[in-house]
Amino acid sequence: MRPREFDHDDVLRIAFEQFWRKGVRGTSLSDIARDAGVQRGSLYNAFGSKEALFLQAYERYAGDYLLVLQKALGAGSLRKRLTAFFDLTISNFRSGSPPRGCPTTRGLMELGAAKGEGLDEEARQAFASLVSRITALVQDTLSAGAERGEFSGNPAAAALHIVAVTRGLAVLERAFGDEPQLRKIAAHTIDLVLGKKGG
Amino acid sequence: MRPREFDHDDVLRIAFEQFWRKGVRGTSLSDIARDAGVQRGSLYNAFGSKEALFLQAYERYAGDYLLVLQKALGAGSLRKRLTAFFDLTISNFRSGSPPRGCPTTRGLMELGAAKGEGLDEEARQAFASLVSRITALVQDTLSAGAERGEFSGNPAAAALHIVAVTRGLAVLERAFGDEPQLRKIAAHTIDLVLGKKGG
DNA sequence: ATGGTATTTGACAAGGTGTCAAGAACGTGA
DNA sequence: TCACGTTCTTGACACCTTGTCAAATACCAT
Repeated sequence: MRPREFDHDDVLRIAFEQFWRKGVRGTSLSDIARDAGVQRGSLYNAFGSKEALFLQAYERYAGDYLLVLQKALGAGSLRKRLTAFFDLTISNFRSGSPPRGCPTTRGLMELGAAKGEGLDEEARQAFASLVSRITALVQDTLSAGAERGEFSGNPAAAALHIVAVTRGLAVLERAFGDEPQLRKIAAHTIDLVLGKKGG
Repeated sequence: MRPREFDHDDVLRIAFEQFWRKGVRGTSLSDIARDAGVQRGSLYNAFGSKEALFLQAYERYAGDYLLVLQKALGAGSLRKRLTAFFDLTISNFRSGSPPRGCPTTRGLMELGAAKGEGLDEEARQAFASLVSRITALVQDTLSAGAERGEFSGNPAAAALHIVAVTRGLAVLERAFGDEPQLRKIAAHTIDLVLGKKGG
């Protein structure tokens, strides 16, 4: 039948770039269509709705991001791993110019708007899923560290705490845009979890 | 001088209720006008723009909220004070049905949208200001606690850490809606900052 | 009472989402 | 080779949003 005139993945990348930069509600399908060189109607035909397009684009991002995190959490001492984890997290928030913030956190906060507009339950699950998987990754890292005597404490509680702090960093990034501050909080958190100096 | 047919503060309260519940972008001035029994044009005449209306409504909320926090942080042992602080914070996120989340965090994440739509620099400052004032409050509480020997550590760093965690709680609330989880993280944070059992 | 002034009201423009019918383009079967 | 059928594309439409403006209105003050 008639072939698409655009590349599915290209559109997903272009769309996510805009969603990330301007937020979901702040990005119109006209913006994306213009950037992608596609008619707006073709996007509706291919994806169904703005939210469906966002979801596909976000899943792409989430998969890529998880892989990168997994790599960062997989080498060196526990302290090094956690440091790499926070570094990556903060770099992610601060990427772009101006910095784009955390897409997951931003998306999460756009939930529950008026009917029709805004993200709904399906999007919430996608965001929650990434947060859960990151938490599991951190928890596994802590558990492994505990076995090697680098950490004593409850891995599950500590992982949740660490992930909560990263979500807080995403918020403070939007409030103050103060990257050194974010890194200080990260270092402080690692000290708190691992014990001030040892680890 | 024709007098206003509506009460300025009533509109502010009604508007903030909706902004809080549905987000700024998710709330239309038509919604507010209907709820307040006012013509949409009158709102523009009185407030200038949706964002200006939101800012006034938010400042009201911020002032009230700070007073409540101040009270909660002012009595009992340091541990009691911090517990009350987290309790209040979480209760605030979980108020309403369905829970409305944290208005500051939600607003912060709606920043930087497309031109025209969305919140801008002035709103960012309002959000940042509340976060800063809360941080100062917590820091003062920690300093006072330190003088009484209830806390040893850097009050500024610890306050920033605590506030970062509360911002993270606001995000996790949206992701999972799991209030016990939030309270666990809060308790864990207090233990971490004050030392597992003492304090 | 009457003029001046601020508020209200309704129409408008510009731009957003989503729908739909009609036109266009290609793969496939004859 | 050709025509059919299926899919994609395109443009018009309905309905929503924000924000502006002129005209009508209602009150205070003189």
